[in-house]
Amino acid sequence: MAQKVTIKEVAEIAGVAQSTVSRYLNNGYISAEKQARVRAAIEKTGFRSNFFAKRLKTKDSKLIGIVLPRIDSVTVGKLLAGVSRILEPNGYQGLLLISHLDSQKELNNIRNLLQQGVDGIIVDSVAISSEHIKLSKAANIPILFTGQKDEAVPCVKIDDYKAGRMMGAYLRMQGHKKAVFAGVTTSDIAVGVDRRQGFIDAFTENRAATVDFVETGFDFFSAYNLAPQILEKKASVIVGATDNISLGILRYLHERRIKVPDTVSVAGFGGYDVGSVVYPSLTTIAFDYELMGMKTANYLLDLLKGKEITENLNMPLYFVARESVKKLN
Amino acid sequence: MAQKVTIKEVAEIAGVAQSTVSRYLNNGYISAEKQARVRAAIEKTGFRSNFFAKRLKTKDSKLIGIVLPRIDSVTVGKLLAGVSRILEPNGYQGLLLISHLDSQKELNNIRNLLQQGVDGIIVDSVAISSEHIKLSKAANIPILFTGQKDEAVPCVKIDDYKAGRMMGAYLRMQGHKKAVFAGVTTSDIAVGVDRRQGFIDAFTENRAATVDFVETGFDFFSAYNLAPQILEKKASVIVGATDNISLGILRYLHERRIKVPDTVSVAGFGGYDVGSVVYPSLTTIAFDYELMGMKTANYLLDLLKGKEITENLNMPLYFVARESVKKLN
DNA sequence: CTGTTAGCGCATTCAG
DNA sequence: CTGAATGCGCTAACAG
Repeated sequence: MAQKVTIKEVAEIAGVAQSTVSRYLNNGYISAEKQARVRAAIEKTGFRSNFFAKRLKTKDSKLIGIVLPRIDSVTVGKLLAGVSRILEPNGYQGLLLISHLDSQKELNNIRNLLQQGVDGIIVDSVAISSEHIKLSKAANIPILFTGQKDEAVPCVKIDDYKAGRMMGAYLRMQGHKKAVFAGVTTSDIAVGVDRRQGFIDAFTENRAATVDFVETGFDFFSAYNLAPQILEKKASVIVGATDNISLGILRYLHERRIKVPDTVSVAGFGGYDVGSVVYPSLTTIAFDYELMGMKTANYLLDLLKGKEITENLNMPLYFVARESVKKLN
Repeated sequence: MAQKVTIKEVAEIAGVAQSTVSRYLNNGYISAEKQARVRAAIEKTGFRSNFFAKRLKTKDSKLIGIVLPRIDSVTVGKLLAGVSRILEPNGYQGLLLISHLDSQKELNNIRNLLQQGVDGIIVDSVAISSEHIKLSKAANIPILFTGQKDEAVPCVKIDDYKAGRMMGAYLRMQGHKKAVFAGVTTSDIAVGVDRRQGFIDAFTENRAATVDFVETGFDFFSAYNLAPQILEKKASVIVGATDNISLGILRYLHERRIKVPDTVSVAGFGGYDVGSVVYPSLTTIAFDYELMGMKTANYLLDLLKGKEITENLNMPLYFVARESVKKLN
């Protein structure tokens, strides 16, 4: 019972037909006189048009579905901030669904959104499966993916392989020859495969150098708990697949009084603000997630308008050298 | 054009009436035989009921409006995670609106949500004004506030005054007599007034002790930039109104090689994960924002059901003693 | 148990 | 420029 006054009552009070009120609401032609009467009636009653009735007619909902793997994460927060910064001034609202890093849930969330008649969907995906592609093809609204990439569907993503390479090349230049990559599941192609492979390729290219691997989760504590295993590898530098991972490791090292970067170097990916506060501050590859959110939203708007894609989908990468990596000779 | 097949077509294919299909969808009585025919027809057509048409009839939208001051913040993320953890299994979805720390926008967001026929609203408010209260009273759906408190409307909030007292009492016990509170605008009653006053009261009660005040923003850099002014006060301990503020100060001190806690102690409020990673690790009062989100959502569900409020609205406070505070004698 | 009949509140023909 | 009429897709009486 969210509504009380309808267009009908407004029409009665104003002494006009319903359709006239409707025209008033939708920029149709009305004489100045009736316009005034309708306006008065609307103000008097506090009328607000019924969202659902309106959408039942007009077909477009002005709603964008947003599917997120998790919500309590800095990166997702920034992404969302960027998306909403674009969506909002364009009159769209975001309908939020969380997949809890579960691909099946992600699929279900997309299906739900489809059913609800949203105008478009943004999926910060954990993995683009054939099922995802099928859904995307079958849908009659645009579905945009981010976080992962697949040629078969529209995507906005940072170049993880390149980011990995940047870090690999830097650590190599700093004289490191033995690294351990603390990363995530390979089912995450972007972070678990591409980013890591980029690192390995640049770090080992044409020389004797090794990269060990320890699989961690995405969160701080998972990395913290696996720190002993990571240390066992006795590398000169530990590379976390995300800053969170590196932070967890840093904490462990700090507690054990293991000096960073004197005893071991640490680096990460992401460029989280906190990386600058920790001691030592964290060397990392920074991504602009908010920009990515904005690009994603703009891309979707273009798709919605059936417009030529004007958005430049290139995502910048920033190398941030700080204190946590030592130069070896 | 998100929908194609309607209940009508399904009915035709199954050879039954529309209402029978509707009943099938809504747990009405149907003979096993027709049930099978309808099911077959639905599968064949890939029918999904039209969200808007359904809501136009049934009045409840299964949508909860969520108004947030900002989205790219750890605390808000955790809050949201808690909310969605409760809402989701109960079949509700979250419609997200961001106020950008602007009270007017917050009000507008609430009005929008009201118009859209959401079933309830959660507002993580920056300030509860008389306008907020008016809206809440006038609305025919529950509007729940969090972050701030006002007797006139339902709220879920941590006890900021008590949190302030906890910190005040602790620092007093540690022998500190001169503190500076680096806080936020007093228009934020919860953080800018209550939390601070609690601290002052407990810290100065029945003894000669002083608390200076420097107003900062909420973010890391604002505090960092104001650090010189804060240091001028020459207190033995600096208390940031939030961990973010304390972190900014810590960063400044670290850069100037000012030893914490030997030269000056630092403490904060919030219990952000990163507080444990910084060096020295930050003494703080931790709040469980995710729990708060869950309690808020549960409370709202109770309200929605017209049920007796079963939710215990008491929010726990955890004192976390770490390395950044020195014991004076 | 099932089909028929009314609307929900609005936008949109179609005549005037 | 404006009113009357129609139906979006669905649920909920209402009779049977």
